[in-house]
Amino acid sequence: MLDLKFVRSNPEAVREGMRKKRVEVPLDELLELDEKRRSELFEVEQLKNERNQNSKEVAERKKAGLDASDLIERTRQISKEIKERDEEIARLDQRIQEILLAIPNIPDASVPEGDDDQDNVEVSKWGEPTQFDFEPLAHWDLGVNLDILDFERAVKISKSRFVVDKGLGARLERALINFMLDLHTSEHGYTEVFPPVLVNGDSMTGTGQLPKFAEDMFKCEGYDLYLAPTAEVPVTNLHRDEILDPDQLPIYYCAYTPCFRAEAGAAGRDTRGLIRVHQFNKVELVKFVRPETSFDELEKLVADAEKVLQLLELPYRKVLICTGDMGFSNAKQYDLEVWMPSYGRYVEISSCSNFTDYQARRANIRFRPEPGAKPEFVHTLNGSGLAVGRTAAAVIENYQQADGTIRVPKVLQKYMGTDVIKLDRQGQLIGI
RNA sequence: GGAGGGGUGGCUGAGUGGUCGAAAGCGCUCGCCUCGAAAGCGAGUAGGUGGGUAGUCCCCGCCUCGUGGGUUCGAAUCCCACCCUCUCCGCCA
Repeated sequence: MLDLKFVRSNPEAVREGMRKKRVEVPLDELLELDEKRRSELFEVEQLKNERNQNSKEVAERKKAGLDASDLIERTRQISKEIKERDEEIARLDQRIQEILLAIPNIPDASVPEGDDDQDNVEVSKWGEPTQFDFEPLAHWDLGVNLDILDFERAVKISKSRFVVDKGLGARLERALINFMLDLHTSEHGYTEVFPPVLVNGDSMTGTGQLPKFAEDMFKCEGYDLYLAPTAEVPVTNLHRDEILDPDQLPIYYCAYTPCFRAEAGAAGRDTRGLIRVHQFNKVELVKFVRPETSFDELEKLVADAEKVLQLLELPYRKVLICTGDMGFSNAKQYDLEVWMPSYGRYVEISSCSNFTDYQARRANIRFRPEPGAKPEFVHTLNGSGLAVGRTAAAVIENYQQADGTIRVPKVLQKYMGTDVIKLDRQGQLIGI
């Protein structure tokens, strides 16, 4: 969330940020409530001071063997009033928090202003869209033909928007996960973590999913536990309510987890294939850094994610997301989009963001710049490195051959144990 | 799931109704000492928040001893609920 003190002293900057992000927030109400809360607080604190002084005097009188009953009676009344006014302040606090939690992060000045994805800016492009001298198939057809993806049975055991990976399809998924983790841990300096994927409400609030986006995720009935929509949630919350040692910074984590999304508002969109499913795998990159370095760290993080696509030799482009299209908690966001032949366009495969101190304030993650200095909020960043299901789809489609088989990218061959995915004459997968 | 013990500052740990945001030790910071270092000596060292101020220095107040309620003039201390943790028993991949 934003710093209330910042909002108080820079309301116009906040208003401008909200306008750029194309959201409406009750800023005037917030400022009014804040003003009211502070004056109430001042008054009740004076009463508390009086109560505390009186209590001390009671102790002194009793010690001296004097009567204190008049003072006790008076203080009893003060305590009663304190209780009532504390309740009023608690109500104000609650409403202030509610509004504050619903205010998104302010976009960085370097972010282009725009309404939606039409206004995003292509920053760079790697490779060219794959050319075929035959009619290419979509991954949902190729995968079913090769018996490596099974959508029908997934519907039976769960519902629509689920998939079963089978044979070399399952192995491709596992190969991609291992390849990505190996790359980020051994080449890019990330520490691997394997966190819980059931996370509590505090964690969801810490990274900004709650309270505003409750309908986007799955909740466990009867528990304060949610299926994490991304490893960003458990991994960022690793350091919730901590004061980090500055020598630790920057901290780089990468994590493979399954991710779960309700896709409530996406009915009818991307209904086929692996692009939009309720459960998918992802390797996530998360950073905790000193504030002054966070925008440089974002560039490095994006480069780390790009490296995956380059090594897989998949054509992609890098897009700077405009103010109206970026995420709720982000100050700056790049998306990587991979060429997807079935869509005839580039499709998002990674989203990399600098959250500045927005998540750190919500999750109370700080560091002490110098011994004895006041703690400051760190900056947090994260990005997909990459979404595994969509990567598998991109591999299947971009590496398909005229005979319906799929070449295996060079870097995956040692993980796959084969250089091609195909069926033998009996319709069995071969090459394992 | 059952029985019992316990959650105090960066760490260890004392504190069972008032003078306790909290002894002592460790750690850390600064100073003295030293050619330098160690040892020793001295001082300092929780977080949040409101106000004095335009201010991260300073001054005053308020809140916080797992969390939330309650009793009381007054709660780290007493009562209730919940969370976490340790030991034993049961169950279990």
